[in-house]
Amino acid sequence: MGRTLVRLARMAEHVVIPEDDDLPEQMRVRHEKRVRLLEDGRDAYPVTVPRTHTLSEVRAEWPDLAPDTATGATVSVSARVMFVRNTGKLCFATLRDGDGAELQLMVSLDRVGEASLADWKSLVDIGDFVAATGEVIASRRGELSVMVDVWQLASKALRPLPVAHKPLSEDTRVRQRYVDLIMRPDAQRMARMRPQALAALRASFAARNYLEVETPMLQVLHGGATARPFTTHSNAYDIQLYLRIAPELFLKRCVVGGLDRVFEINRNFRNEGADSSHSPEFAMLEFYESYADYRDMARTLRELIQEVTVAVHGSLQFEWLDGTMQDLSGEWAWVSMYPALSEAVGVDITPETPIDVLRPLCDVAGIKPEKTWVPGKYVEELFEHHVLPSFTGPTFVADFPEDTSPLTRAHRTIPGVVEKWDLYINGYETGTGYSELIDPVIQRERLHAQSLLAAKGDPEAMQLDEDFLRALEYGAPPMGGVGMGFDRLLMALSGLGIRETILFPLVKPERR
RNA sequence: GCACCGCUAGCUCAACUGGCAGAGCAGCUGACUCUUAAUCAGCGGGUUGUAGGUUCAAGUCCUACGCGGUGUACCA
Repeated sequence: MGRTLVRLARMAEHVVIPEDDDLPEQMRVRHEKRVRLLEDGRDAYPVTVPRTHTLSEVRAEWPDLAPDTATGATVSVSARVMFVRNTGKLCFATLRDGDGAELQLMVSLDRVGEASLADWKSLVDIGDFVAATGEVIASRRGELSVMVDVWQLASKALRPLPVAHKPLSEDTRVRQRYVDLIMRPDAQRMARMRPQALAALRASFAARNYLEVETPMLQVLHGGATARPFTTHSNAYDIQLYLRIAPELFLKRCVVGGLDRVFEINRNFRNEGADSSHSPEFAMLEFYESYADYRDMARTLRELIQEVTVAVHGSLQFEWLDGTMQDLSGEWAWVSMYPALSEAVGVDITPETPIDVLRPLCDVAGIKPEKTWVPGKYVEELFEHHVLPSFTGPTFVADFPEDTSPLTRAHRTIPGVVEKWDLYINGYETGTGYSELIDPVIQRERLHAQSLLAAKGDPEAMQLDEDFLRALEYGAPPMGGVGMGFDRLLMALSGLGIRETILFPLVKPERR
């Protein structure tokens, strides 16, 4: 008795409708319904409700019930109300579980009585969670249903759900992903695809004796790639820190230490432009393997992606959510940059080809060269214009110009070219691989040059990482390395933009 | 960064050359014991992103700002 009084008193404090007079009508109405429940001594947000079955469990147990059949079996279910059809003395509601399973509730005057039926009609809104206990039946139209004996609210929703049959605006989908997940099954599919792909990737690495490591995301030096970093500050050490742009330098330290095959899947942060294929924070996969070269790494990446694809789609031929067919099967094309470009433009182009020859080709193609361009930059631009659009399937573009990849190892036989490839899938640069530079002297020269650029104010240039050079001086085995944007892989598997593959992409705050 | 387009009810969208701000769903009231985007009748709901300006009159024209989208530049 005493406890009940305390509980009612405590509830009374919260019966008040918020001061906000500006509440939209529909929210005000829902607040009032909540208050009415509390004033009746009922709970709008009970700690627990009876639940013997999930909706899909009910469906699984009674898959083929004939129309107008009663089972005699009583279940308790609880889920969100998605549709309501209130007729006079028999009300229908469609419940939906998180996994997308739906089940109909029937609330009839016969079973629940007049008061409970009236409450149902006046208190339950679309979006509320309700809990109901009753008999599993099939309606006359054959819809699997629970004929309710007792029901209660499991959680009162104060905000109305959006219209179920019109697509939410993209902005709302991104900003209120929780609503997107409630309303759109494809949002749920995407949310589940990511961990599925991750698990498959980890399994594939494990099968190849790769070790998963986690390296610093807060870094003392800016290094591992050329990109603008985010900066932050450590109070404890009173130093400036960088959010990492790449894990590369730490993964190579691992290989120096004898962790011969390592990978990391984690977040990178780049303080650069954001668009449909770039997010300021994105998931990066990097892996390094000793005694492998760039061709070995290309084969490994292809196999990894194919294994992930099968895990996610069941086949290497699969459909995007929009129905477009994709094919990631077989060997993938390997295109060497200079020969492919030479063939496309009908002029023999080599690393020795001077700018005087390259510039007119750019003019013809409508490419506007900039003063700072080195010859290799012309070649890359021409390649993107003439050769890239002709790709039909996943393609490795190999043997980049030396002068645009200063941190990369020279090709073993072709002068002026480096052992590097980029993997293109559907026109997106999805990954990049290298035969890694392990000569500490050359590495020092090149990082030193980078640090001079950084000192001159190039915000993308790396700082000199003495500890990394010290590690290399202890000797690193020959190795290959790969970096792949994990979100890019999900884009290839789903056909969606990067902001759909990330549950909560960075958005500017709303101001009101 | 730059250029262009958009922002109207809870949601999705209308509103011609400036002239009373509307629909569908959702909501409220009533009817209906087999509905399933239920149906029928009636009703309410708006500081048109924000702040200024032009005008007898601004959702509409002008300026600035905010947020978003598309293209473009750098990048995975």
